[in-house]
Amino acid sequence: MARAAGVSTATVSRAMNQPEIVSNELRTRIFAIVEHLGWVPDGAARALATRRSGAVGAVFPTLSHGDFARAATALQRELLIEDYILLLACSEYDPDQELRQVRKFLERGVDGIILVGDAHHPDLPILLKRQGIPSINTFVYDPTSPTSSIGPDNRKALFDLTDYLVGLGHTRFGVIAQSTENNDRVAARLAGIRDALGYHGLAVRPVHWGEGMKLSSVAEARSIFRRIMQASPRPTAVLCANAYLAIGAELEALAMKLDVPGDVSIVGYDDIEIMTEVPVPITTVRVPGDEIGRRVARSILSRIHGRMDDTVFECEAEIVIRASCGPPPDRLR
Amino acid sequence: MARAAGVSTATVSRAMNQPEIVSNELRTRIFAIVEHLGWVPDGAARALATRRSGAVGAVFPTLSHGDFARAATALQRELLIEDYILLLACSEYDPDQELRQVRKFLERGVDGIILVGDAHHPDLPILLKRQGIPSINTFVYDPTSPTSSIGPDNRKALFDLTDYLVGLGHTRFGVIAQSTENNDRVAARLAGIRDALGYHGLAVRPVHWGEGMKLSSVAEARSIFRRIMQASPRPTAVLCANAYLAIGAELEALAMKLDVPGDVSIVGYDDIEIMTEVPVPITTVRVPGDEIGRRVARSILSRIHGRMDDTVFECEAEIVIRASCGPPPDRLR
DNA sequence: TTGTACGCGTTATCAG
DNA sequence: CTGATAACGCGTACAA
Repeated sequence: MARAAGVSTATVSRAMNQPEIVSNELRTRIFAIVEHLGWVPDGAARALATRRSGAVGAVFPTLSHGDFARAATALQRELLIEDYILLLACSEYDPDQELRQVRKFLERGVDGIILVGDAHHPDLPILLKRQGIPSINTFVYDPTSPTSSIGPDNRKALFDLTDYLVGLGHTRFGVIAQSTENNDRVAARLAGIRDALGYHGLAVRPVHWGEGMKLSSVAEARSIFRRIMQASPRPTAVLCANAYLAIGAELEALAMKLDVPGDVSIVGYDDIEIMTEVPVPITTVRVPGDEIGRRVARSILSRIHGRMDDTVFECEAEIVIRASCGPPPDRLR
Repeated sequence: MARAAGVSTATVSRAMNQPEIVSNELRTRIFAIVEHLGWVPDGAARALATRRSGAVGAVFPTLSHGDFARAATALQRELLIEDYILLLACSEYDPDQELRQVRKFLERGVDGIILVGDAHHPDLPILLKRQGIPSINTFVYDPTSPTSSIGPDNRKALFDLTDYLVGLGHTRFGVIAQSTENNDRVAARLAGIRDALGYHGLAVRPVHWGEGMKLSSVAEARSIFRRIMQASPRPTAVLCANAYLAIGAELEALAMKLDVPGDVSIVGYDDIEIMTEVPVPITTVRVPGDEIGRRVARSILSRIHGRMDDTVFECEAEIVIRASCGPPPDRLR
């Protein structure tokens, strides 16, 4: 207790929070003593008195995913500037677990909640509403949702990407995607593909459609790619719902002695370093994870501070054209 | 206030924490009311009264790294079982930032601290000692350190791996490593290489040594690999201090039309999925990130609960032999 | 400018 | 088994 050392009690509080309103002499003395016995204010007591914890909670489906990791890092860094701390948890793509984690966060008295995606456990919005805690859905963009969201428009991104491939002359498309169960982002991407093809009177044949994996795995992508390419006729372009699936598709294509993009064009989603380092750099959609993290931090903070910041921000999802795409082989025959 | 609703105050506390010691009637009534107005206990108040926050803090150098992400996930999951929560922060390989983050955690009243590595800011151990907070160094194994540590023996792992290559007949070695600045794990790996070679009267020539990058980047590894292989004579085996560096080395080797392992053997550290999916699967050291996370959780919890668990656990760092290694070409000439 | 005294929501300690 | 009541450590009007 720094109080015992000095000769005050509330003054210490003032010295720590508003040093300027304390006399020079006392301030220096207090600081000296604080330094001397390594005193740190008790956050719990402060939270109790202030009614604010200075923490925001984020529940991500996973951390083993470059974009989420980057977003978490940026988020944490940005929160730290305003002396807020990040509580991080993983739902492992399970809505029940997500709900439990959020509940834990609320017990911990977080001042705000960050979620990924638009689809949550039905009780979750109710819970948040009742507690009056601000929340933001990230990695999605949905102006129609009552919750504020910050992220790319997944549907539009793949709509545009698909449209680009159609423009190159492709008519037969393959799709490799992880399971859309509890993953509205991937579902939106697939919808984008369907919509873009439908617009041109095209559709993905069932035999060219590979879906159902829970996680994104290079190995699974390889086997699915191989299966899809055994169909006859085979697709001339394969759309992959994330980066590792695209890597797997290309590696398998090369192993099958197929030329990329001569025999088959390949595109992915998410821009991680290896996308440019594989033998044929892969066309993909770049999602600015850092930017999402930063914007989310600012938005949640301003809402915590009472400013009605109903941000629904659409992050640029830039299509990065690389060597893995070209006109279909049919055109050359 | 559930109190106003029912007719008690401390009984609510008991009903929540030890339901069995409360009469059936009251218990059900209390639960009903709690459910009805969606009441959640205030963590700050509880922490203040209990003198325990129910949180442990972890400061990792980065999250964009498979092993750390996995360890964090396992750690968090395991802590949750005992109703503890994980506070996660990134130091970005900066000791000052690490110290600041730890300080923040202590203000937040964490019950334990998890760090990565053995080398920290000089003030850090003092701070922890003074606060009497249990801490664990992870991803390292050092029985001589006063702090308990859980992880692989980085030095031994690369000693053994190097020894294996020597056993295959190699005598000229290349090394590709990120900067060892503030990264004692990598430093230990390099020491392992030096020691193993020295044991056989060998050493890495300066021109075969590529070091200095801050982060592990596939692209940088490629350029360093290319430079190293331009030396004459060139190495017949290249040791990479992490997975992405090894990936880069192999991709560049293949781009240079070198045969792996015919012309050059390549080994890495860390076993991520792509290590088996590149054209030539890469020999590496498998670090069980999940296991580290789990063990760390258990150890820190038992120390928080007062059990003197001075764990210094050495995790198995298994050498996974794959196709990227073989005898040196000299042997065949 | 500084000190006093109360409240924040729980848990722990005693009586009853 | 249950109800008062005193901490827990800090912020904060209010008084000095």
